[in-house]
Amino acid sequence: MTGLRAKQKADRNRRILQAATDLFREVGYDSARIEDIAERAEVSVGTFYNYYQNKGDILVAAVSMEVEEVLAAGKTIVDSPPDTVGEALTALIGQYYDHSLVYLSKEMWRTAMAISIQQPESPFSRRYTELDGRLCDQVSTLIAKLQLRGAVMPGIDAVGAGQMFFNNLNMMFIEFVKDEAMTLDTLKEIVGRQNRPLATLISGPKRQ
Amino acid sequence: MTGLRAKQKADRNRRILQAATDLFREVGYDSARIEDIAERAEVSVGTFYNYYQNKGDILVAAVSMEVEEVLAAGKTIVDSPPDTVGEALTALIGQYYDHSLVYLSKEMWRTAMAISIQQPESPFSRRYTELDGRLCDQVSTLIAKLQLRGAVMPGIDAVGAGQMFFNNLNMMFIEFVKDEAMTLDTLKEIVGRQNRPLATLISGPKRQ
DNA sequence: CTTAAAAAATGAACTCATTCAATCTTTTTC
DNA sequence: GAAAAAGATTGAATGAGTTCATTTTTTAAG
Repeated sequence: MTGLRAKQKADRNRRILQAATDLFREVGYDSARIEDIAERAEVSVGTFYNYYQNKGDILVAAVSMEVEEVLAAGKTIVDSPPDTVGEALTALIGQYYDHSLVYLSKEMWRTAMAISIQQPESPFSRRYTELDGRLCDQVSTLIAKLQLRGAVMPGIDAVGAGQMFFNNLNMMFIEFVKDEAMTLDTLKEIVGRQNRPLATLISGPKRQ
Repeated sequence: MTGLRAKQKADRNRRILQAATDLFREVGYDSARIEDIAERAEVSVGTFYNYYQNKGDILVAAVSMEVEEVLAAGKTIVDSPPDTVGEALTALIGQYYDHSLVYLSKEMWRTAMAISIQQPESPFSRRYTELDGRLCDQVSTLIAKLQLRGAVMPGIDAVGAGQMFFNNLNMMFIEFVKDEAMTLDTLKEIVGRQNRPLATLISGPKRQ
């Protein structure tokens, strides 16, 4: 009743995910063969496909874990943000970017993004999109919070502005992972410049 | 001397690109096999690979042609834009979006975008990125032009603001092609709302 | 015109992601 | 506790993209 079967299933699932994540980090996504992942997880190739629809799904699963952590880290900033829009955005976005390469390589990000675009109906792609939505909401929430505090002019559409900030930081993150040579500092600098007009203007005339 | 060889090469290249574009439209990207493309172009599979590094490259080549047309269409608007920032942006972005599905399906866009992210070093991916850059410049140019006219406040960073508008419209276009159910009208509506805060604020106090 | 060198075309062979019919394991039924 | 049903595992087979040694075609040299 307790489920030997359920236990085995959870265990296999964990082993497969761990094996895949390790291999991706070690040899990169493309060079990691399903056969190798299966062997390391001590299951057959067929079993791999009982747990994940395809090779990409398991990468997006790894990305999901990472984004969950980013969201948690972002929450601490949204809960008690700096006083100005510029500082608050810099803090939140910096948090996002700094966390992005802890577990995943640029190559893994590229692949995950590519999959989420190419197969939008797959379960894990839906999940990726959902996580993106939560990140976007977090930015909007930050703007709305600053608006309540008076750091953002009343009458501004906090949601629309937040979405714009998010879409911008997200698009620039794509540029970042596409360019192996680009550093995190460069990325932050560019996004900072792009955000400045909107960040300054929604703050109103009081503060610069 | 004139080059029988060069002539044949150009001819084969044209045939391959045409065959691929036709097939993609007829049966979709995934179902179009290299063997079929090669057969229709009257070359061998190996020859296909002498002209294009992989299956994705040829799709990005097709997309490139499309974007060139979009750029040309956008130029007419940038050359003589409407008076206000809001109207000008709506016109330019509407032009972009309306043109996007004339030759390419959402599926083809998804695949092309996925490739350009996943294999950023391939020649045609570089080309795609370059075209994106030119589109971005076009938006910045529009803002700069309006600024000269006095429709945008002096002191605003036209390039930064333009990049933000572009990144936003580009990101939302990705959302659009990911969702088969989303219509062009819905897309325009959402982007309009997102752009409004920045568009209104950079216009200055004179006009709303 | 002949021959050597360079460039390009070719398609069979290879790699890997993915599938599926057969087999094995766990759970349920009586 | 034996037998049937349900649920999972398995790995050989499949199929499509890609490679590469060989052959063919074009150009350059003598």
